[in-house]
Amino acid sequence: MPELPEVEATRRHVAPAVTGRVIDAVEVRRPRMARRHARPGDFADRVTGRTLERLDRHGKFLLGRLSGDVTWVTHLGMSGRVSLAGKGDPEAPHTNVVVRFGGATEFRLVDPRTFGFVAALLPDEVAGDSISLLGPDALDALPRTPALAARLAGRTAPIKALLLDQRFLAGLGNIYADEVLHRAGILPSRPGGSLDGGEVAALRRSIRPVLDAGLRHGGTSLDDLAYLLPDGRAGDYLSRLRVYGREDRPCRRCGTPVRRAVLRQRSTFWCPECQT
DNA sequence: ACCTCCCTGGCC
DNA sequence: GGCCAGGGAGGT
Repeated sequence: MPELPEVEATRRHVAPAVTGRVIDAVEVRRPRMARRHARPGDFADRVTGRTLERLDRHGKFLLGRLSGDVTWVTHLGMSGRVSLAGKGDPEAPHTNVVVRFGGATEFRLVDPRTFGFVAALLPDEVAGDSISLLGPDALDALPRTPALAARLAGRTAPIKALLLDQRFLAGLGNIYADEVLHRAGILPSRPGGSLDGGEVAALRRSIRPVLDAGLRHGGTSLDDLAYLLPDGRAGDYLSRLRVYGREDRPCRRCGTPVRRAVLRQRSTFWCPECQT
């Protein structure tokens, strides 16, 4: 599913194709995809005719800076992906939003489960939006160990729940949170505040390598192929996962069968030998 | 801090 | 026919 590496891989494909170009047509075919607006038509009205000046990312949110100080927000939810195509190219099922640039290139948001969304925010709306509550980006603004330790101090929630909380740290989802904790040797259920200095350091230095590896492999396309790169290729980080989705199969580090439990309504995978 | 809901394809 | 996957929003 789309987490930070998948969104960043998407951004890197999309940005060169559309930066500096003008949005000349928008179709929102599933009104739900624009549900942050009072009227779904507001999205098209606000972005049409504007130039995409840059395409940024914060956590799992794609943030387009449009001329006239409008912020185009795209979130892929859990089944969303972007398809970059030419006008008239065959469309994938569930192409729910189409943003056309310069009469040709199309940014298509394909999302069967419609947990993703698009929005266009005016300057005075940005501060009140959830994007303003996001914590530091896990890749671009990862706090140093002392700052991370300070943020964890006194927290009783399981460390995995904190890693999934986008206000604590922005970008990790269920797959990469489990992978990071395995690399760091920390049990997902450990209260955040119970990590000692060495463990916080291990956690901190586990985040970037895991995200970088995911990004290098084009992200994690699961067997359902819901997530694909914008050119239609699958990311192959699935084959490198050490614990996620591997219940009862051997830990890739020590061979002990991987365990699974539900934590905060989410499947959680860990190695009982490597993680303490 | 925690729970429920949203949504649909795929699988049992 | 029913359950499962889960990111984020909203409620308690």
